[in-house]
Amino acid sequence: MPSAESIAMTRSRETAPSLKESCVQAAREVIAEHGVESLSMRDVARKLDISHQAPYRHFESRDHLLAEIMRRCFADFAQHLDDRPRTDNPEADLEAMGHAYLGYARKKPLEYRLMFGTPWPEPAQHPALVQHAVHAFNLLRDSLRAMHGGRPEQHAQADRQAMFVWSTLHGMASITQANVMQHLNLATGVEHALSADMMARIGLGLSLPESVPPAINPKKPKRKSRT
Amino acid sequence: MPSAESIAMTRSRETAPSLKESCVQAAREVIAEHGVESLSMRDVARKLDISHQAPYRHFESRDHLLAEIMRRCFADFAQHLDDRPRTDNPEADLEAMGHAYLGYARKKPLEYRLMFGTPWPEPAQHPALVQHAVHAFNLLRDSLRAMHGGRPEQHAQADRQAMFVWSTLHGMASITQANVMQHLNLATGVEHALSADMMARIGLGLSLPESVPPAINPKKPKRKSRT
DNA sequence: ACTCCGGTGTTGACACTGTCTACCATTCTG
DNA sequence: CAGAATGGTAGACAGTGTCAACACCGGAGT
Repeated sequence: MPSAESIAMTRSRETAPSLKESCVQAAREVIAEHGVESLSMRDVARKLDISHQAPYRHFESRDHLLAEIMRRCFADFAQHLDDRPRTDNPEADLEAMGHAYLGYARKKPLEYRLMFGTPWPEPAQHPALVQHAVHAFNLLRDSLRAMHGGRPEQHAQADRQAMFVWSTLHGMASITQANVMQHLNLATGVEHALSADMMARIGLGLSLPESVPPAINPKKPKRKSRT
Repeated sequence: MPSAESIAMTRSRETAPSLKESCVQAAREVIAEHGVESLSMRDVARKLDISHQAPYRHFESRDHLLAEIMRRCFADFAQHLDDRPRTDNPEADLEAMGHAYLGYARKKPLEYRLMFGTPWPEPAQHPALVQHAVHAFNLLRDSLRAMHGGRPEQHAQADRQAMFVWSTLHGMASITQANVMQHLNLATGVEHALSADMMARIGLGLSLPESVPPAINPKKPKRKSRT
């Protein structure tokens, strides 16, 4: 079948450098149309009018394709957080970060679900994905560290605060996206003002003093000398 | 009109729950061994040594089997919350509820993931599932309403608090289960004392007065306003 | 007693999926 | 120019959910 061959040749000539890119794009469209769980390699192949095996030349497996998309989502997400309106006031900055977080989850629900609602592939297999995710978290951590003037002795406190802020924001975003609130018969107005209320409560929760009294006291706090 | 009662009675009369029950049990084992996503109807059929179509006599589809398991998880979860140590002090009671929540997520991670980490099937198709989930939420709501003495004019406030508490607990549970914290290079001790720290911050966040100020810094974090 | 019938279990398809293998065409390289 | 490397193809294979047809079997109606 010479026609098929020539078609293949033409396609390979004009799209060879970007078929990997096209796969990612097609996969994102499939996800947007039918959800993550129904994404299949053969779907993206059909969408691009190529053989069902062609994507495997660029992605080791379906998980690797998914990981690449997730990685880009994290990059985009971090960019979005980084693009928040800047202030000199560290507390206002943190609030802007919170709004940016929730705004992203609201405006790009599919991406958010992909990053935070999909079971991750084996992290060891996809170090770039982990790296980008950690980078997004570090933006939050840095903002909180700035609230303490960047003093290293406060870094543990900043980490605790970061986990708290992230937990609450992520929990709220997940619950909102799960479309479950409509079944809870919440009092009128609660759902509408949820973001503002949550942000205010996060602000309250940040003001926990330094040390939480530990229930168990470790005998050896640190050993710094090594032989 | 056809009597739905008689139908239900004849159904209940037929005391042949064995295989349906066995399917649920086998499915739970498969989930426990290999995770939710790899649960297949044929797996449970093989496990019970029956034909691959037999489970379909009792469950319309894989989603319906999954929904039934999720429903039972919510019932179990609600029972677990309800079994928390009881106190007369409403604030201690809420704290016990929080510990029960996190304890369940820690001790039964698979069930927790199933309830809160798996994409839900179409809610309209599974009303019993929604009903049981809402019931679990109502336990939290009731505990918070009790903190206001059950006064109806405070129900909206209780709902806001419930959403906050749930968001933070759920967010923390999700993040903990995602095994992502080990990549964040948290300061030493943060991960270990996370639960206690989070509970303390939740306590702070509850003390938001009725109207919501946009400021992120609390002026006076007093716990008990007027009773 | 005979049939009929509905509930239950079985077998056999069908259309999917991810992924392995083998093959082919083009292009880069020694 | 030979040969490897690259990037595409088609054809399998073992899975999956689910539909359709068939088999058994106990009870209801006649």
